[in-house]
Amino acid sequence: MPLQYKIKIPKSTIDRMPLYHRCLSIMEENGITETSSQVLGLRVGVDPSVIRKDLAWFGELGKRGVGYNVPYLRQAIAEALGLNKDWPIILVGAGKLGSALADHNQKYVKHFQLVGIFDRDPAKHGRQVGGLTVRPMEDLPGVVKEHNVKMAMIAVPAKEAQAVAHVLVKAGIKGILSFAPISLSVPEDVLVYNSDYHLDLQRMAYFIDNRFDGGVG
Amino acid sequence: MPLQYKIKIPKSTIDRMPLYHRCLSIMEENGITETSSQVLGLRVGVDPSVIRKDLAWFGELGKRGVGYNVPYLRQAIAEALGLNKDWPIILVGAGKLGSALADHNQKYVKHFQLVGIFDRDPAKHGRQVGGLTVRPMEDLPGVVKEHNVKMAMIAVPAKEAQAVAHVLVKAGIKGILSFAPISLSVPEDVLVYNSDYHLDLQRMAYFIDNRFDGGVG
DNA sequence: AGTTGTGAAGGCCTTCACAGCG
DNA sequence: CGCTGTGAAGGCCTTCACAACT
Repeated sequence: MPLQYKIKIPKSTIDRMPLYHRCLSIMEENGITETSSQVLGLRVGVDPSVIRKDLAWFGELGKRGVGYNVPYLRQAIAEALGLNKDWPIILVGAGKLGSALADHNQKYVKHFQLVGIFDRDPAKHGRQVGGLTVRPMEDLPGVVKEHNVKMAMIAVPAKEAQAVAHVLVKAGIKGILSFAPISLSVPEDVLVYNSDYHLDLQRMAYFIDNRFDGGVG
Repeated sequence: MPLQYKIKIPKSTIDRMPLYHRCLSIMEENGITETSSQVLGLRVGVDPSVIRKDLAWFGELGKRGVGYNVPYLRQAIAEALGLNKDWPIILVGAGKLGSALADHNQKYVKHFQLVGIFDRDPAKHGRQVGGLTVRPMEDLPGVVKEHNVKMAMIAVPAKEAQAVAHVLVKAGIKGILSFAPISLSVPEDVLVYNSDYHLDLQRMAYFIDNRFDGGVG
């Protein structure tokens, strides 16, 4: 639909775009209307020329000699990332982490709306978590179909995660954000992102022991 | 102390090493004693030649024509990453997310031992979270000094995170794992990693809308 | 025969420098 | 004059192909 003809945008660019978007949202809330690649770069910790190259993939979004209009740029990025529609998501696992995620999601996360929470454990069924009722796994495919859900979060113990992933794939989920500390195996057309702070602790440990530089945006 | 003379190892290699370590730990628990770059690659979703190149930075850890000895390799990686010592860590923020982290950390995370939990809110002081007592922020510098803490986790609202980061830096912390959805500004010699699943949701959203390929290990 | 370790080739991304515009 | 947008240069990492070794 956009003007661009499906040119392949670098993965690293896509990795940074949400950072820009978040920063611009904050600026917008604070009433800042104009910015530059330099200011933005300082705030997100990215080199200005990288930012300009990144944004260039999506068109000429700034004005030479002037800079970028904050609301316009934020909107353009939201468009590029597909954030202007609402994404229904589901969560599997209503334990401590799952509950914290659900609560947090309801409060702070826009455009990714939880439409279902599921757990294998019958004792948890019927509980209210993050404004939703925990339901049995059997209900999952129906909810996915009904809301046309494409993304799911997994917050179950490591040993159950792969089985849950299978259920999700079978239900038609195309993106999985896993909080379980294992590598999931899924078909090629399904995306898996892992959120595992333990791995980050280990990486930090290395860089602290071997101080060159480092850090992550 | 190791043989190597502080050669700069690619950041991407270090990013993957904890993945290998985790996979090898699981294999070791399951009594698997031998493996190969191919098998390991399948399990962690990384190309075998990448794995061999990565491991080569740390010496000749395998046997040609045979493969790798699982416990030996795991141990070598642990050594390389600095995981053979215990890393005392602290946590700031005893809300829902902080509590979930503390509980999880106590149960599952080895070698990163929580030695202090802090919160600004007096109402939370004295509470038991993850086997520790929540303490006021004033106690933080003392605990850092006493245990020689180098790493900290931040699980406070976005608006408080930068202030907390300042306190941590002042106390001598060298690595911060932040769960707050902002970019922290810290001195050059302090590492910041962000764990923000919201950004991952946005990245996934893009790749689902524009399916080329993608995914993250 | 089979798998590692590694130099060379290739590709992707960042850095640089400046042309292009406001 | 200032900042963006962008081609060219450079660097880092991955991919490839194979020699080295068990």
